This record gives sequence, structure tokens and C-alpha cells, in this order.
Amino acid sequence: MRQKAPRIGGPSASERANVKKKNRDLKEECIREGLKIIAKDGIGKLSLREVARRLGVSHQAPYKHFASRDHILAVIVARSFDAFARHLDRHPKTDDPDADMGKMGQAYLEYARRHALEYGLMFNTPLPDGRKHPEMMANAKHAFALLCDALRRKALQRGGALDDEAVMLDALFIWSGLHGLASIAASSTVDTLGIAPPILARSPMHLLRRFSQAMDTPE
Amino acid sequence: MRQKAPRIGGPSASERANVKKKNRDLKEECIREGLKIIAKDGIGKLSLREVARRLGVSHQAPYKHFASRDHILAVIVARSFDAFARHLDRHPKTDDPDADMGKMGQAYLEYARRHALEYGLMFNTPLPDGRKHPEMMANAKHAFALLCDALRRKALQRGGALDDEAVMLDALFIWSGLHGLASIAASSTVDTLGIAPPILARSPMHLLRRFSQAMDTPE
DNA sequence: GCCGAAATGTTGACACTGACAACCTGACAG
DNA sequence: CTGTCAGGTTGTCAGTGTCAACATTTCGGC
Repeated sequence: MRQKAPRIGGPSASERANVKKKNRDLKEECIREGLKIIAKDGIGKLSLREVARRLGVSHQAPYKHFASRDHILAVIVARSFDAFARHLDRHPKTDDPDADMGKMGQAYLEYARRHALEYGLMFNTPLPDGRKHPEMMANAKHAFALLCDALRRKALQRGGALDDEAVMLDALFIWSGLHGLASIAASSTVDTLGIAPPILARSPMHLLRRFSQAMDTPE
Repeated sequence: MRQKAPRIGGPSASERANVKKKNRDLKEECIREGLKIIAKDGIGKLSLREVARRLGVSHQAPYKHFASRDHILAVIVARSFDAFARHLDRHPKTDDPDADMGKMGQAYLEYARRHALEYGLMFNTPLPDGRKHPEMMANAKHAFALLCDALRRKALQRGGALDDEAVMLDALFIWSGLHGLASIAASSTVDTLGIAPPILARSPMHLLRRFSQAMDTPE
């Protein structure tokens, strides 16, 4: 076909042809580039055409790996939930459910602080429909499930009947606090609320201490 | 100019001309219609062209009232923050800071439950740049400020020095829990976590009780 | 009452997007 | 060697946001 002159913007067709099919994983490159776009300009700027341009392929090439824009977004979010779940699972269960929850709480807030973008994507973003993308939500419940498990183990250690409703209510209480503080750390809410960095730095330990105080009060 | 035949879709130019300029507030109509679109199809589907079609005006008419799509979104979010602030201000301050915080907590969670869409817009949505739209964030801090105020009054009643850092840390603790639970109520997270409606219904009182327990433990 | 300015509509145009269709090329299995 | 498949390509269409220029209505000053 006619050799096109290189255009302003992305590489020309001839330049793209020089990128070998072999030795490349375009699907993974699209995911990485997509996350870069989101990180820099926000989710609204995620565009498969822009991803294609940056990777030196045609505008349709990403659509051979992702059915739609929502599909690549679902993969990015699923990867975030998976990484989050693995991060929380680093601490093995011990015989001390309180210590387990303390460690899990720290891990939760640490993940949100270190991976603010991914945390924001999981929880503070309108996501593609979970029913159309069930794999995206496969690990979404993991943190909450770990909390429920630890609270059950704690209740059983205390003896008495296992009150599942009480477990759920306390899991909600703890998860809400963790999620609320994590959301602050993962977004510009910290600036909105005018919280000084030393305060934010101390808030995880303060939150966990208040959790202990609340949970140690008999009902 | 030539009379156009009515087109499939929105009203034709001739039909639109029949809508008098008098007796209409197109700006407010755009805001209401925009919120309807967001409520039904999500923020990604907010489109000024669609707003214009539904209101029977040309695609450019909304742009005479809003500089851009982000500007109408900023107004919608600002209105939500304002309404939220007014809702929280309904309860007057008393001599009992604990009771004040309890009432405010209930009002907070009630707003999120009754106005899930607006709550989600304020906190779980990528917003236009707050620096470009400072009026959007004018009331964003109100809830947190009320908490700080009540905690200061409580500390002063107890006597002793006013530790502003302790006040901020506890305000963060309480706000995080309120925001976390409100976010659950205002989004599909409740389905994600698999929380039964009776549990969710009881969770506000449970959260507030746990707050009291945590706060009544001397440090 | 007239006139100019402002407000707020209109039509038209452009660059960009998402996604569909059809075609092309290289790899691979039989 | 041939057919199929994977994964590229070019082209197209419908829609969007936003800019420009023009038109109409309203309003204030004289």
C-alpha cells in the first residue's frame, strides 16, 4: 500500500510495521498503558485510541484483546482487587484474632496509602456493571471476609453462642472505619478536609487503637 | 429560514421555537435533567447534547449557561454538598457534645441512605478539578468541621488542655466510620459485601454505639 | 420610541471517541 | 499446500464536546 508520511502524533503505518508481532504481549501493554493514562489524567481520559497510539498500533488493535473500553477497565480493577487480596493475605492467621485484625488493619491502610490509584479505582470510581463483569468483583469481598472470619474466631474463643449478626455488625463497623480512612488517604479528600500530614500519618494507629477500645467494651 | 420537517429523536427547530424564552429557566432545567441522566445511567452518560435534546433546545444552548460539561457537573456536586451541610445543620448545638455528635451521626447516615445518588456523587466519583471549581468544594468540609467542633467542646467540658491533634485524630476516626458506612449504603458495595438488609438497617445504631464505647475509654 | 448592548438562543463545523465491518498477514495444523 | 485462526490493518459511522458566527429577544439609557 502507499507509504504514508509520518503524521504528527502517533507513529506512521510504516513505523508501526517495524514493531514485530513476535516478542510482544499487546494485551498486557494495553493494560499497563491504560493504567498510566488513568494515573496521570483520571479515568475519564482512558481511551483505547490513545492506548493504541502510545503503543504504536492501529486504533483497532486493542479491540482484538478487549471487547470494549469497559472490558479493559474491568481487567484493571480486577487486578487491583487481586493485588489487594494478596497484600492482606501476607499475614498468616494466628491464635490471636485481635492481633490478626490489628495486622490486617495496618495492611489495609498501608495498601491504600501505597496504591492510592488502585484503591481509588476499586472503591471511589463508577465501575463497569459488576453483573456484566463478575470476574472484576471476584476478590472484592476479600477484606470484609477476613474481618468476619477473625471476628468469628474471636467470638468462639470467648465461648458462648456464635451470633452471626453481631459478627456482621462489627465487621461493618471495622470495615467502614478502614475504608473511610483509606478513602481519605487515596483521594484528595485529605486536602479537602485540611488534614496535616503528621495527623494523617498517625491516624492509622489511632484508628486501630479506637477499634480495640470499642471492641473490648462488653455488650 | 426553511421550515424543517420534525426529525426522529428530539423536537425539530420549529417545535423548539414554540417554547417561549419567557417563563423558563433553562439553566435550572439543565441541572435537573442532568441529574436525571446521572441517576438513571451513571455519570459517564451525562451529556449536554442529550440534556439539550430532552429540553427541546439546540445542542449549544446549555453552553450559554455552563462553560463546559465539567461546569454543570461542578454545580450539581456543589448543590449536593450544600444540601448535605443544611441537613447536618438541622440539629442545633446543645450543652451535650456527645448527644450532638450522636444526632449528627444519625443525620449523616440518614442523608446517605435517602440521597444515595448525591452522596455517591460527592464522594465516590471522580470530580472535576477542585482547584478549577472551588465553589464546588465550598461546603465539602462541613461535616468534618462539625465533628471537630463537637469534639473540641467535649474536651473543653472535661477541662484540661485543648489538644488539637487529639481532636483531629478522633474527628478522623469518627468521620472515617461514618463515611465508610455511608459509602456502603450509597453504592452497590452492600451487594458486593453480601450484607442482608436487616443488618444494614441496624448498622447505623451499632456504629454510633461503638463510637461511644471507643470515645468513653480514657486515653 | 429608538438604539445599542447583553443575554441567550440558533446553525454549522471540527476533532475526537467507541465500536463495527471487512480485509490482510503470519503462524500453525493437517 | 491449504485452510483456519489470531491478531493486526484501514475504513466508516454515530455520537460527543466545544468553538465560531449569526439571529432573536430582552433590557437599559437617552
